[in-house]
Amino acid sequence: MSAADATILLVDDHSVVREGYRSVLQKQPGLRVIAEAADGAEAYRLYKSEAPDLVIMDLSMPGIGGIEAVRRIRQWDKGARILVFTMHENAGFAVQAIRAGARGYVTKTSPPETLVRAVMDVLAGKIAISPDIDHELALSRLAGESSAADVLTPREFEVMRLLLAENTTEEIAETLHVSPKTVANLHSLIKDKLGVGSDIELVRLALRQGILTEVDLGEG
Amino acid sequence: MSAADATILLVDDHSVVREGYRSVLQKQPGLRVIAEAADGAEAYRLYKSEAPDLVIMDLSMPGIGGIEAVRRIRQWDKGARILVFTMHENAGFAVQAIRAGARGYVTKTSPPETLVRAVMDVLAGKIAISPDIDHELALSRLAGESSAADVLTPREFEVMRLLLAENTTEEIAETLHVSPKTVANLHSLIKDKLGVGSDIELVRLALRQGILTEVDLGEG
DNA sequence: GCGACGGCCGGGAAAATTTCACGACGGTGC
DNA sequence: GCACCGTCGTGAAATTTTCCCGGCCGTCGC
Repeated sequence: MSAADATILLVDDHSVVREGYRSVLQKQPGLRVIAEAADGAEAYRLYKSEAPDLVIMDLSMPGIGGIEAVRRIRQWDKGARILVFTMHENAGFAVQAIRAGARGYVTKTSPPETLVRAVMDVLAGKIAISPDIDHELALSRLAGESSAADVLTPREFEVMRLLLAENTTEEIAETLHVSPKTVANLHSLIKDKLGVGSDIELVRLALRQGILTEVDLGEG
Repeated sequence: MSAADATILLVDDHSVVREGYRSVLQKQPGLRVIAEAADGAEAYRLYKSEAPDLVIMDLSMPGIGGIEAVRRIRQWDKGARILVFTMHENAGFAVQAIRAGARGYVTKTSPPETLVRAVMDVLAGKIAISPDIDHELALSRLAGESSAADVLTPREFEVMRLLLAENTTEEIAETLHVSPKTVANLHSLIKDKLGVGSDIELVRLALRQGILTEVDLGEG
C-alpha cells in the first residue's frame, strides 16, 4: 500500500457485486479501493471528500442513476476519471455515458482481465471501450438506425418521453398546455421520424437506445 | 474443506459478480463452491455432472434464462435446491421462479448477510425470500393487480406475447393462421382484461410482471 | 428590411384501427 | 341434454391515426 497507489471509488448498488470488484482489483498491484457507494448521490459526496484517482461506476441504481452521477462529478471536477462498468450491452447507454463525461465503458459480461485493462487504460488517460460495445456501436452505425435524440426536435423528444411515461394523449396535452390534436400529430410524426410502425416498437427503440430503462417503465 | 461441506454451483453471466459470491461465501464455514456457470445450459450440464447441494442462480442470462434453467434442473432432479439471486426487485419474477421450482429468491441489493442466511435456510430445507420481495408481494396482493398469466386464457396470453415480440397485427395473424380481425379483437380484449388503455401501458405491465425483460425487447 | 427556412401549433378530411354487439362451433362439466 | 367457456369471425359504429394544409414566430443570410 504505497502512497503512490492509484485510489479507487467503487459505485454499485449491489454489495455482493462490489465485493467482486474488490476481489478482482486487489489482485492487481498499484490499485487501492478507498471507498464504496451504493447510489449516485453517495458517489458524488464521496468523490468530493475522498478525491479518488478513478471511479468505477454502475449505471442502474436507485435515486439518481449512474449517467447523472457521472455528469455531476465531471461538473465538479473537470478532470475526473470515471469508468462505467455495467450490465447494459447497449450502444445507446455507452454513447450517453461518454457524452456525460465517462472515460470508459465496460460491460459486466467482460472477463476480469478486460476490466483490469480498462482501469489501467483510463488511469493512463486513454478512453476504454469493451470489445462487445465497440461492435455494437459499429453495427448501429451500419444499420443507420436513427438516434431518437438526434433526429427529434426538443419538443418532439419531450412528447416522446411523456408518451412513454404517462399514458393518454389528453393528459399529455394538459401538461403541455396544447391541444390533444397537436399531441396526436406529434405522436404520429415521432413514429414516422423514428421509422417505427407501432407504439410497442417505439418502446423497444427507446429501450434499445437507453432513453428508457426497465425500472422507469416498471415503476411509472 | 471437510467432506461434509455443502457444495455449491454458482450461475451468473458476469464473471466479476461470481467473484463476489465466492468472496462472500468462502468466509462462511461449511460451504464450498465447486463449480461456476455463465448461462442456463451450462448450469444444467454442470448440475448433472457435479450434483451440488445448492445452486445459486441469476435470472437474466444469455440463451436459456434462469427460470428455464431452474425448470430443467428440477425436472431432472426433483430434490434440487436452487436459490435465485437476481437484480430484479420484482414480485412477478419471484412468483415465476418459485413456480418453476426455486426454493428461494433474494435480490442483489440485499446485504451479504441476507444472501448467506438464505443459503443456510435453503440448505436446511426452508424457503427463503428476501424482505424487499416479501413486501412487493404483499403490495401486489393488496393492489389486486390482475396477473396477466392468471386472467388471460392461453390463446390470449400467446397473442399478448406475440404483440410484444413481433409488431404488426397481420404478421401475428399469419403465424397463428387466423384472420387479422381475430388478432385485433384479442388485442382489444387483452387490454380490457388487463385494465390498460394503451399499448405502452401494456408493455409496462408486462415488464412489471416479468413476462418480458428488457433484453427481450431490446433484441427483438 | 426581407425572404427563406424550420420548429411549433392545430384544423379538416380521409383512412385505418379499435371497439362493441352478435353468432357459430367445439369441448367440458353437471 | 344443457349451460358455459374459449376460440374465431363478421359487420357497423366510434375513435384514432395519418396526411395535407395554413398560420405564427424566431433565426439566418443578404
